[in-house]
Amino acid sequence: MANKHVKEMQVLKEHLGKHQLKLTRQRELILNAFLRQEHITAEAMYHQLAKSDPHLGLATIYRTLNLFCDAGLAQARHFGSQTKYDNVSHKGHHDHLICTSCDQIVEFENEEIERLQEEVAARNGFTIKTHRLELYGLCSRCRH
Amino acid sequence: MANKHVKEMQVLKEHLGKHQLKLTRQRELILNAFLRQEHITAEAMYHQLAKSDPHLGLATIYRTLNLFCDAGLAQARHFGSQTKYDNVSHKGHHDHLICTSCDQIVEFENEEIERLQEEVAARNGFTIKTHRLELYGLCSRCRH
DNA sequence: TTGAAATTGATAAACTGTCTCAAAATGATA
DNA sequence: TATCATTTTGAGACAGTTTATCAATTTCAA
Repeated sequence: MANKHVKEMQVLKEHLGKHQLKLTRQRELILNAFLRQEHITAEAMYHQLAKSDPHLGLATIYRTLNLFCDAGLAQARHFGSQTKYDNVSHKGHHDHLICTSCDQIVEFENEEIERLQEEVAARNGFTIKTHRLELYGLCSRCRH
Repeated sequence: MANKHVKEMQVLKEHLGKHQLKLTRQRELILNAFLRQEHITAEAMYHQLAKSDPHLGLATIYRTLNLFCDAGLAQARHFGSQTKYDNVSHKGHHDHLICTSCDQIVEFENEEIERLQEEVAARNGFTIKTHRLELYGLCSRCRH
């Protein structure tokens, strides 16, 4: 299981190398747990890992998830009072439809939008690495 | 100045009437200040209003901005660790191109993307109120 | 193997936003 | 306009989430 996510581990190692950071047991452990999720909060991951590693600190989870964001493996999304960490590599990139009333989240992908984004970027001399698109509104149930 | 935003004040009064709420000096004051912004945090509004009204409580700002959300005048968006209250009556929405190297921000608008967003939302039964689109990458200068 | 540098775990602290409650303000009614 | 039930306010306490602190431990280059 530990060598299942070779590519992502490689990305992490490269990031660590570039920034004089070190590979630790915790970082490996958290990476593997994280890559099994689509998105998760630090708190949820803390409780999940507490079963196998009761002494893993919450602060370490936060630090490590933020590290993953720096390395481009995760993306933080602030919603309500919590932060969700999205697994960027797990699937293709997905954007979000968010109901501001019931907090329901629908994920979607739209090639045409992505293409237009590239176009806009190119027109401004930018090369896109990642993006974030969130549509806020009311789902069909809450509109009534 | 106080009678500049007649339409929005009317919306507020209707909401208050419907819910057995009262029109107060603070609610008028905060509404007028809010409508001058495109989006603002409760904290920022607190400091801004403190100059003219040193005894306006932060809790009152929060309560009132949330009231505006209920009335449909504002919309809360979680941004970073803070909540920004968007002025819904402002329409000129702009998106952002952000250089991850030099932090330069370029604003843009793209009608076609907006149209596709509506399409995606409709397909999922959503009615969009606002959205956020951020493209992260390297600007032409930083790419070299 | 050694040792400088980074990391960890535990917890304190910071931050944002909500709750509490006595005092004040509102507005419907007389 | 005076009355008064109801709502609102201000100030601070409080709660939930995330970051900072720091001594002890771990990593990894030499």
